[in-house]
Amino acid sequence: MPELPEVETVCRGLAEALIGRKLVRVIANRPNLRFPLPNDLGQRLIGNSISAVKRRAKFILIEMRTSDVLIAHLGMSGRFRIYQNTPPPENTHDHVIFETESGSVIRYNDPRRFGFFDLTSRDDLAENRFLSDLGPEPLENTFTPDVFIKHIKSRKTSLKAALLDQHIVAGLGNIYACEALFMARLSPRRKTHTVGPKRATALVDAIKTVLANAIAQGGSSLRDHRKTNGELGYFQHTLQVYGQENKACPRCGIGYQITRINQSGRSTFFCPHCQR
DNA sequence: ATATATCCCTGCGCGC
DNA sequence: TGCGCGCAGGGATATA
Repeated sequence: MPELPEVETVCRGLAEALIGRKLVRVIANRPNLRFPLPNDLGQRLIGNSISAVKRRAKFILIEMRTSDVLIAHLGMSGRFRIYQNTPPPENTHDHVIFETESGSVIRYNDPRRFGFFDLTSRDDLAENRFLSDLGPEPLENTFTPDVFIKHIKSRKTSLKAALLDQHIVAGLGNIYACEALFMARLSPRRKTHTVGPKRATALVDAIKTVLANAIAQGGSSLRDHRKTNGELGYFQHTLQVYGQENKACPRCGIGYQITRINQSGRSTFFCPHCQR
């Protein structure tokens, strides 16, 4: 599932294929994904060149020379695939097709259609409804233990829920939230108001480390996507708790099992022995 | 105001 | 072998 590291990896791939290139073809194969596709997509993008590809949380920002900005979100199952030469026949879930003057074909594929596109301008980016209320970028210096504590101290919720709340810190999903809590030895059930400077520092450090490691490995989901036979990607071997139900805790060893619980409708994996 | 539930959607793995 | 079911979880929206 695409979380921040996967989105970052996708952005880097898109940047390589798109920056400085002019779009000669933009086709929407259906009127909507999660939301209606912008109806002036082709009109505003065709003949326009890409000047930058950026990421904000799990959002991909494709900036055009005209100051138009295409915002893309992968949702749960969205993928961008780039073909330099003759692309294979289109898949039923190839919903949006881009083609550059240099002949690259970029397809947005999304079986579950939880992803979406939005079109705005650089001037309006900060006020965009998807971006305006996002919390700090976890890998930037603006995300500190002090900032984190300030956001969570008055909340009456669990640490796990706080990490998934994009207003508090933007970009974590279920996998990396579980992994960061494990690394910081903190229980996902711990109430946020019980977190002081020491625990906040451990957690903020863990979040940064987990995300940076995942990015360094090219993310986990993208590697999965490359393997069309369904074989799991490299990051699978790096996961300490996510999906490891009933396995021995990597820290506590035999006799201490990774437990799966449900928090606000989502699975949480953790070790009740070393995560307090 | 914040916390929780519901919804969107398809593919996959499981049990019978 | 196949069918139905539950699960996967991004984020907006509705409800408590």
